[in-house]
Amino acid sequence: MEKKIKRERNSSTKTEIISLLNEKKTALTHKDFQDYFEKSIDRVTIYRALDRLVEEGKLHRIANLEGGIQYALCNTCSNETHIHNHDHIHFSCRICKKTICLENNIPNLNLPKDYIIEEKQILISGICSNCK
Amino acid sequence: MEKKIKRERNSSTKTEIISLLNEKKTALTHKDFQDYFEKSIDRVTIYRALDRLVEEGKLHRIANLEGGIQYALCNTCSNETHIHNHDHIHFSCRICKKTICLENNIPNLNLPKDYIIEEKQILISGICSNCK
DNA sequence: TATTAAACGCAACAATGTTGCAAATATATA
DNA sequence: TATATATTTGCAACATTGTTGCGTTTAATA
Repeated sequence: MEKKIKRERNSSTKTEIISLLNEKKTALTHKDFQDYFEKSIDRVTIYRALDRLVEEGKLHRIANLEGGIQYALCNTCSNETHIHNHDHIHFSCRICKKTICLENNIPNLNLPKDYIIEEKQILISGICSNCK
Repeated sequence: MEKKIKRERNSSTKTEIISLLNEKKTALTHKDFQDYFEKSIDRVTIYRALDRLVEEGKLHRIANLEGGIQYALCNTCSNETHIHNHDHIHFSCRICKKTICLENNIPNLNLPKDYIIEEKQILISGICSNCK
């Protein structure tokens, strides 16, 4: 399984995705993007652009308990290596459904020594300060 | 929004789901159950039985980054209140795709005071001791 | 054993995600 | 600036996953 080397390129879809995420300040699902871009960008194009942005280390994926994926900006990741190192915590509000990145770092979890740890995800759910 | 009171009942589907989980000792997806039960249990019946088992506090749901849900036995949850209190960590192996519950408790995360915390999920991914 | 409500299978539907291909576009370089 | 090349795009078709309605079967209880 050789890694296909692809030269990344600017595209209007990627630009629009990033600027929407900057504006909304929350993680968004594919459906959120689809609803927002309506007829202007094709469904398939959004899927592919999101995949590319994750590969390029510009977005990361957050799994939610509804069986969906949310996409959030990578601010703390290494863009050079394209390895996602998200040493922070996600919070998802049950009321407004918004998911945000908290700045808290992940504490030492004291995991078994015989496992190789590659990624840690922490998702806290509850009610955010706006919805209390 | 009134809670519909449903008297829970034994059923062969629920029994088979629980015993398969006990046997496999890993969390399983709907597709895993579907493949295993093949023609013997209907797809829809599996969906509904899994939902009921979660409601009854016998299973809990784990979100994975492929956008899927895995179901795992609740050993530490309160079966009386049906409130899921999973103060433990899930580990998902990138090679064998198995997800297990580690016994480690979740340490204090030092979260913002103005958020109401209802649930904490920690998913560690990497390589398990068998696949090294 | 009869009654009642939960669980079931089936069919149809809805939502979500994937693949192939021809056309359009961005970038490197001639 | 013009040309070559590979990426990105839209469309159509397909595949997978999840949901709803309904008549029948089954488990629990009187």
